Amino acid sequence: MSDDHSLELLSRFARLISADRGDRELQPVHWLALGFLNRANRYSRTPKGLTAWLDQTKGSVSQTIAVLEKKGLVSRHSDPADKRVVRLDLTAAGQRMIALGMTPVAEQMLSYLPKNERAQFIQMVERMIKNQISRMQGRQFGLCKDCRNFIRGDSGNHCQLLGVPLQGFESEQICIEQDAA
Amino acid sequence: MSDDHSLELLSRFARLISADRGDRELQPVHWLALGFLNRANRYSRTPKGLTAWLDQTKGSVSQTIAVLEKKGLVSRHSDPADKRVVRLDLTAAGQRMIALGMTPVAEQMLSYLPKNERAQFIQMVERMIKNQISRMQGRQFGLCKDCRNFIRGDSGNHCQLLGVPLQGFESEQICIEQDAA
DNA sequence: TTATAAAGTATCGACTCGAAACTATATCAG
DNA sequence: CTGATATAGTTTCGAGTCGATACTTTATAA
Repeated sequence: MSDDHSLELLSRFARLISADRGDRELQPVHWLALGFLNRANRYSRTPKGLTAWLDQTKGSVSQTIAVLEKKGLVSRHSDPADKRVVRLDLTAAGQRMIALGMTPVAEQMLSYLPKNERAQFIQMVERMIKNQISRMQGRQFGLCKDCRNFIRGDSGNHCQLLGVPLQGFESEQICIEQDAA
Repeated sequence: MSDDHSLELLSRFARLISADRGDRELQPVHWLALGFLNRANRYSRTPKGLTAWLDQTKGSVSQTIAVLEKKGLVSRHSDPADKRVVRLDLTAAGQRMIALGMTPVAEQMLSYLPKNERAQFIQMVERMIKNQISRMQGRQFGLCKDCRNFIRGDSGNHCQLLGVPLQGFESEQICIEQDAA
């Protein structure tokens, strides 16, 4: 038991951010989901990917997606290659929603730090998340380009794991298969 | 709109911590409430204090307290001086619960940082929280001893705002009236 | 070909939370 | 001193999240 009040501060901090409902048209978890769908690559934009990212059961994720679909922010398409999997995409409305600014509190929080500290802060956050995920034996996540399976080529990059070519912007996206180099 | 994925990381970090149910006998908000009651001074341990700390409506707080009372973790006493206010205290069972370790994930998260970084991290968190609270026009909170109304005396300290003497340990407690020096 | 695994969906109950209405006590203005 | 207003808290209600469980469909392995 630590005797200082670090834990209280951290818990309160987390609550302030994660209870944020933005414009309250959307629930916190929906903003998280939209954020993920906005930054994840096509292989990760599935209910399974969201399940890992949100740390919810697949049943809950299914409901989350249903809400977003009903609101017209996300579209679902069955994958022709594997008919079990559902591919998710932000609709134009979903993209507009994201662009409006998704998580006011999180954004404001960071804005209170001077720029150099902000980078340092996020770096620490990232380290903690990764440690925690590996402790929970979950998926690591990471940017495509930082993956062991990312092969940079003269005529374009490709993913060795999935054996597919990658477009330029894709190397900056989040991948749930990522295996840190 | 920031183009990096700081916001996703921060949101996810916050969610990991604040969705933590510990041993799942208690809800996240209950751990937060217990933590507050464990560290706040007697004048702050009221439904009102909790309302500010948890950033909930008073109605919700009332329910939160009811749950904790039913579980025998918190006791309620009407204040004789002002019969509108209810004083809250952790019961022995509540203290035991806290001592068992309240927020595994938050604790683990911090443990992934080397000691010196940890202090720095918490300092940044504190700065962000305070800025955010003042933006939301909420109460600032802070340690009793860091308050403008804290008067250190030879025969003991006292609070100028409330006009009461303070015991030694009280100067280290959280106060919702705190006015940073 | 059959068994098992994987990806999702549907349903149910427990729980949180905010809004609104309400009670009781305190304070303030004249 | 009295009526108006403010403050602290409770109650009730409805909307919504979420996990557990059972289920369906499609892939893969034996």
